[in-house]
Amino acid sequence: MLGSHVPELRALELLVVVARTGSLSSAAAELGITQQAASSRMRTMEALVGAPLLSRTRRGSALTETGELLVQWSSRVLDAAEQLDAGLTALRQDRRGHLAVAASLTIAEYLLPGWLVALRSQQERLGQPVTEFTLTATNSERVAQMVASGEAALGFVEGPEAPEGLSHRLVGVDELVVVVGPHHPWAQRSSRRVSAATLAATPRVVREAGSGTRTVLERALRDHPPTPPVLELTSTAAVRAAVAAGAGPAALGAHAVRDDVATGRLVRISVSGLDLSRRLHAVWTGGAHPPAGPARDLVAVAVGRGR
Amino acid sequence: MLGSHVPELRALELLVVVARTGSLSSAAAELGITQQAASSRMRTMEALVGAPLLSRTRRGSALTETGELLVQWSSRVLDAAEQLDAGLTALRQDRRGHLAVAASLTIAEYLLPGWLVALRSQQERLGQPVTEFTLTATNSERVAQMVASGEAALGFVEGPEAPEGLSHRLVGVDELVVVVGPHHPWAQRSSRRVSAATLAATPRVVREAGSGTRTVLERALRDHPPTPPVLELTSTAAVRAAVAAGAGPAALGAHAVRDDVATGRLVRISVSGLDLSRRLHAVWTGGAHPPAGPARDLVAVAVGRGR
DNA sequence: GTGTGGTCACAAGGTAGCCTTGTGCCCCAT
DNA sequence: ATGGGGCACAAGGCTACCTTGTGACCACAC
Repeated sequence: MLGSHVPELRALELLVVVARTGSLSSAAAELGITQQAASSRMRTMEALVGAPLLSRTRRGSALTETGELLVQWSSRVLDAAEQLDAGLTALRQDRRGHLAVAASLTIAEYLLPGWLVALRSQQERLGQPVTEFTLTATNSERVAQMVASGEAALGFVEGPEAPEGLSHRLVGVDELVVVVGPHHPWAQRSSRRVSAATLAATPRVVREAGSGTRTVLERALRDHPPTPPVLELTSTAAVRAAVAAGAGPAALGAHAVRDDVATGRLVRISVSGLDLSRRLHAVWTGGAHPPAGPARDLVAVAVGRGR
Repeated sequence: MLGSHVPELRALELLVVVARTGSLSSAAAELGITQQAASSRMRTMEALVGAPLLSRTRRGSALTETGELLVQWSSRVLDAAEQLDAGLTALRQDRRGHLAVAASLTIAEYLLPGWLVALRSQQERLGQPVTEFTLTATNSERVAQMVASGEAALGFVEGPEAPEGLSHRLVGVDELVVVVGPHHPWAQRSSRRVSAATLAATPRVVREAGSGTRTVLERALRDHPPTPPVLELTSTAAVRAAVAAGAGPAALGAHAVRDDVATGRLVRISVSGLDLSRRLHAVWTGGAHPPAGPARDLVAVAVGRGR
């Protein structure tokens, strides 16, 4: 939970823009507010933080050391916010006149926003018009349908193989990892390792039948007798919460649990002799290469950042 | 720059808490506001986003598909905000009764907040009291002084070697990378590679003399005749901005430019035959191991995440 | 059937924060 | 000397948010 001393996004953004432009006035102009509003907002933030962030001179404002640190930390927050913005914009677009992209949930949640931001930044850099996207997030099977039927011009799917009947290109690999809550017995082992047989015999927290995540694990464990799940949930977030609370082990995408593992909310367990990697493919119809233009550019961005 | 449809941090936090608790009421209680305020804040956010985020039932609220996506994107924003919070809290602490940590700028900006969050999360998990920190961010030389004089109980420094006279432990490696703006001629080469001699002969954007970043590069290029810098700036942020604007190449910490490289604001250039890695060390006085308690725990966290 | 607890929505009222307009001052460059 | 850029202070208005109070609905227990 967030403390009460954290400024809101707009305040952080103001600070970063001031750092870039060198003055409150120009930052205010860039953000479309008056200089006085910017000045006031900045003073509010300084009171919140409890330290001066700018050293104001007659010819602009420079950052203090504290301001310098806060700018760096803010940049990371704002980068994430920019990805959120890109994703949201793609969700919201009117369906006409835009590139329609369909993506599996994992890709839409963890990778696509970054690709959209990178592509936009690249288009701006090269002076190209910025593409607007329509995003549909659904399961891999439905993504393939949408691309085949023309509902989407480009799709991103996950799974052991690319779907048949569509052109495709490998854009990355998402490894599935097994996680447990920090209090789980497996997390107390120094090795943090179990055998595939042990995992297969343990009731797990799983996504609903048909989800790509679940399919990959069941296929990898197909030589072992199946065990009924302890809990079946319809969203990745719910699975993460249940596992963190100690419900049992689960297999989730490495991207999906990266932050939780880093902060200790989840603990990663190695499983001996189990291949849980799944491939991420871009798919489209019509030719060996994606249609020229934004679709091809987006695939190129994804390939460049997928590794 | 952020669009006008991005909710503020408090609204994103509400959504994530609702996703975890399953109801608006309990989320409101956890955040210390009334149920009505939470309901209203949520409706405001739904209007902003332009789509329903919750499906409200008589026994709680579940996420819609859009809500599910937004929760994932928000989590990343909030994780970054939590690191900002941890860093800010460490900066703000009263100087008595807390663990005093001094860190070089690079470490304080890019790594330490994550360590603080991880340590706090670990302490909460194990039921230990949560340590409060005092953070001083300065250059490596001064960090070593502070630890030697007892001003700080623990320090983190960067440089080719650990300072003499202090106990130390390697906690990670930060590679220095050479970057140019996206329009720079080097960025147009398909190889994106130059020789060390070319780099040495090119006027660069540099930090002020004495900074760890500058020292590492000059030492690596010591066999080549020195070239006066095109621009000398006192902060990493200023160097990044100058390089992005096309002022010339610069060498910066890989952590510092990771986001910029990912979004295309900066382009990374390989330099043949140049070792630009620098080691990150924890330093303390008194014994072979850091003093037991939070200092030792923090070093352990840093070692665990440094690789 | 009825009470109880839990959920969410609607309405009214107050407060506080934020933004704009207007103004003054200072310094530097021309 | 003068204009322009930059920041702060003050006043006023509006908006957004939060709280209190209320109602409706549903599940479950008795």
